[in-house]
Amino acid sequence: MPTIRDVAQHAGVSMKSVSRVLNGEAHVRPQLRDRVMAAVEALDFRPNLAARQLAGHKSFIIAYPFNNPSAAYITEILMGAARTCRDHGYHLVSEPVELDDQMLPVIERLITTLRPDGMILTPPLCDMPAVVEHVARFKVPLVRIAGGLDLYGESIVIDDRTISRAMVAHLMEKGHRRIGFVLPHPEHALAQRRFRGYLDGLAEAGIEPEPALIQPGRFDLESGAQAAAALLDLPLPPTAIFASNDDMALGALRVAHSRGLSVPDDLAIAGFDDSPASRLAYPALTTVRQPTQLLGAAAATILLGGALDPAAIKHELLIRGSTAKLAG
Amino acid sequence: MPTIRDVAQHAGVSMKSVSRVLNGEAHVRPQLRDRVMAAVEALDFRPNLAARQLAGHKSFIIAYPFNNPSAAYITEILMGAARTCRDHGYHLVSEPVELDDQMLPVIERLITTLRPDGMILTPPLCDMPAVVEHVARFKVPLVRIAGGLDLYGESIVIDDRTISRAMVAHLMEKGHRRIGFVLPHPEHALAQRRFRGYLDGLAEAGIEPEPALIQPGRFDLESGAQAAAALLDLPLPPTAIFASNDDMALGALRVAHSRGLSVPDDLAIAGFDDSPASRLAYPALTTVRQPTQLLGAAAATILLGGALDPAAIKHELLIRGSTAKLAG
DNA sequence: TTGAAAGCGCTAACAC
DNA sequence: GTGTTAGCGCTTTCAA
Repeated sequence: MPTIRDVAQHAGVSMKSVSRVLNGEAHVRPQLRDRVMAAVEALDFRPNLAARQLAGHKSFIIAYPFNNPSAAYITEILMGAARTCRDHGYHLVSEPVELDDQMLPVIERLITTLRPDGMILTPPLCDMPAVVEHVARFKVPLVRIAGGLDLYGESIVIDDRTISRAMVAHLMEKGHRRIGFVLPHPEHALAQRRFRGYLDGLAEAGIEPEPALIQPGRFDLESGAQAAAALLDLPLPPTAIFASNDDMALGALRVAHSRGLSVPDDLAIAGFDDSPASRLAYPALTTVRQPTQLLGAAAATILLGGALDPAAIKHELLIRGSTAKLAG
Repeated sequence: MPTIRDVAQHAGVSMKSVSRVLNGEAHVRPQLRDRVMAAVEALDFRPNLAARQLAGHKSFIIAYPFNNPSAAYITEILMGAARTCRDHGYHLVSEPVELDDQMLPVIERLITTLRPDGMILTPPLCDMPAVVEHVARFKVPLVRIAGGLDLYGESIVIDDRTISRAMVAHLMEKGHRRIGFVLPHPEHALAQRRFRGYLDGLAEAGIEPEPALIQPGRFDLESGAQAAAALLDLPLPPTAIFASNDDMALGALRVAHSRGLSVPDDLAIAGFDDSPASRLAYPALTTVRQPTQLLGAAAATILLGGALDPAAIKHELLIRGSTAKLAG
């Protein structure tokens, strides 16, 4: 493997000049630049990351420790962020983290051995004060995605509230007046936002929220099924159920199926997330698509010093079979 | 941040001794070892990866470039491999790769800048000769998971064939004699194995395979739905459909639902992979669980020079609602 | 079993 | 604008 020294000799310039060209520094005459590039090509030179890291006190690494809320979410974030990193000569190092007593040590090891130039955190890690403070202590630039706003680091927040309201409006359009809601896992920062959106939607139609129509959830199929069962057992059951994520909506769908209710004829069901399973279900679930890859890309962009267009980060309502019929 | 030099001074030994202790080299007197460790503790010393890489010509990095067949699969491999890496002081760097003209350059950049000590490849990348040969050219130790056997690198193969046969046997036990099969994507190395298992299962019961009952598939919901439609349109349709992955089985489930067929009463459906959606479907899909995390861990173990117990890598039949009824 | 010296391949700081 | 020098923090080699 050729080194910078070889390139410098081949081009008849100093090592520093080669370094300058390679790093795109200013004040380099085009002529010298060309000579260096020619030598780089000729020798098929590849800079050694380790040497750059050591000498330059930069790692060219963004770390993404994650705890697995959903495989689809993780990979989308990963892909968005990794691609952005790659375009800037950076690398993304992702590392699974358990929510046990090894959590902090693992993150600490990630920071102290890799010395990443930045870090991305998603729920639930991004909302755990112990984790965020740990990162803050090492002064690693941090971007938190979809978390609360009151901790160290930049936040990328998405407007769950507005889109939740839009979903309720969609159900209203379909003629639904009694809309059950399955709450998000209470420990997620987005819980408030999605619930508020539901209330907004009702308010917009001049409908009073009804406590019995609002059921707790924990983001898993089981809790969705339980909530749906409770809703359908009501003396006056809802004609539509809006679950605040897809897994819970699929739980509701399962209950409907097992009770012989036809979806969407007897009951409309809507979810949130556009999970792969929501597409594969029968009927396919009406849901909300989050621009997850974009979120990952945006996080990386921020860390790499780029500008971000917050307007680009928009939810999208995906109307599918599970809410395709008019109520009544 | 303290350096080895600081630790050496603090302990009153040479830098080399500290290095020896840290790397667990032999020929170190316990007494010296203890003194060094005490200094490490006292100073909260963390070795700098970049410096170790540069001086030691080792990167402590395993690379995992992947193309996204399924998010669940990717994250499981990732988690298994990353955890093993971590336990050995290594890091896993994963990188999404598109199947376009950037594919080879991206992989090359991954190799030449990171200089990984090993690489893991999963389908479809692990079966693409261009990719594997590229890796071979750089002499990066490679482990391929679930691929063919005729390329550079170690292979971790799993016995799809035996478990496919077991699935057919299960359906036979339920009284099914006409079992439709939806073939895997033909470009995957596992295609032959899963199909053979189906044939084995029939042969075991003394049943001749019937060409009309064997439909092509491409691993996506659409192709599964098409195959199921074709099977159900047969003059003598099957009473069970075994799709060679879950997405296609869910396509079959969708067709059954939309035709008003009850699953499993009118039609049994089985899949392969234990995807999240297979658990969330109604009825839940009978399927095959692959020990995906173990595969990732095994791949890392091999690269890190560990021994592997091939017997540990076993499929598991998951009997769920979609095949719960006796045929007839 | 331990230590001293040299150097991994690059960039920072400074001089010119 | 370009070159020179001196390291970055560790491991290797070789000597003791």
